[in-house]
Amino acid sequence: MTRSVLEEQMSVESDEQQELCSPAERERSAEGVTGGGGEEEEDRLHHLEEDEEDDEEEEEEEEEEDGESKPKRRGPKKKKMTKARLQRFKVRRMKANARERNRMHGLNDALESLRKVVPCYSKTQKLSKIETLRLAKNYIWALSEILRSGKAPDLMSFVQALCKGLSQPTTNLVAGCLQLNPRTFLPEQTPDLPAHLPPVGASSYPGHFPYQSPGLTAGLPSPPYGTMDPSHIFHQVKGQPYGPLEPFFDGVLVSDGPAFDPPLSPPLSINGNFSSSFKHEAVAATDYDKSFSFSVHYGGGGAGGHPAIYGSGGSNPRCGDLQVDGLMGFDGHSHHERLMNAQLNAIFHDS
DNA sequence: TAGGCCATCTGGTCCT
DNA sequence: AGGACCAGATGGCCTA
Repeated sequence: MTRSVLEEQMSVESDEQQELCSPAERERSAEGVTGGGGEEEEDRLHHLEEDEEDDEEEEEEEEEEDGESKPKRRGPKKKKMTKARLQRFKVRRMKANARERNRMHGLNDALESLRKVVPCYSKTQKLSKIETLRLAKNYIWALSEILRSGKAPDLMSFVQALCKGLSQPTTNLVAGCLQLNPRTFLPEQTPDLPAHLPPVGASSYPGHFPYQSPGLTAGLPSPPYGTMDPSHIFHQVKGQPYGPLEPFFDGVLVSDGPAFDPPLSPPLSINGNFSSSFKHEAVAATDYDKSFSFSVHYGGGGAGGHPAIYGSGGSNPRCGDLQVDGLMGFDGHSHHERLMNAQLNAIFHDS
């Protein structure tokens, strides 16, 4: 049976399946795994199986005819696609398709679960699959690094770690959702000097985050969706203006919520550059600190900051009064927030 | 309109 | 034989 013939004969089935391609239909189809739309498919399968049994004799007759009319050939017997066999094939294919759909739905469910536990979750605008996986990987690494070092990270390092390898739009998104100005944690790109390289004479590099990822790729584009609830990372303690994380905000957060200049204009071009900055940082870091740990304080300038990455080395002029309260209110996940806060604050308070 | 993302179908391979 | 898993192909939807 050639593919073309098969395709022709299967076209009806394919068309029926394709009808489920609209999101609403898919929804119904997914629900139908345990009933509803699934019953129709079950019925069709049942009918096909009945037809198949009816054709059993016919099939045998056809095979006998084949044996008499044509000379025997060596090698594996290539069965002719009789009507019954075709029916069986269709049933098999439909079952396989259903299994495959369910399998993929399970995979997507797992991915959705993952979306809810990475620090960028929105019910309305989801991260793409690939970005979800990348962010999750970064998040795991960052948290494990905190555990390993036992020290609280500075915000920039943490965000950098989260954004590592993410596409530019997603990186911008993460920054925006954190109400960070990406320019404060992304390397400035100057034609003369690679922004990610330490300046001459810069010996200390306390805020580094030498994350190296195997198979690192330049960020792939992805739509700008999703939000990051900063409460995943920060927690304000009542009675303390900015909580125990105050140092982390220095020079990072944009002052006065509304002052946040959301659309990055022009959009940052960080592909490759951002990623490579980590590589270079990693190389540089190994020179003086084999075991990296987050620095507790980000000085925002001088030798204590990220002079190489963040350009001027001076404190961020935009850094003003911090309003943590203004950070709340994203499309966050309450349960997620609590978990995240518990995890991170345990770390931060202990450090 | 091009490109990204996605769901689905499909055939191949491996395993039970 | 049948199921799980995988990767390629395809077409739909959405956005810049």
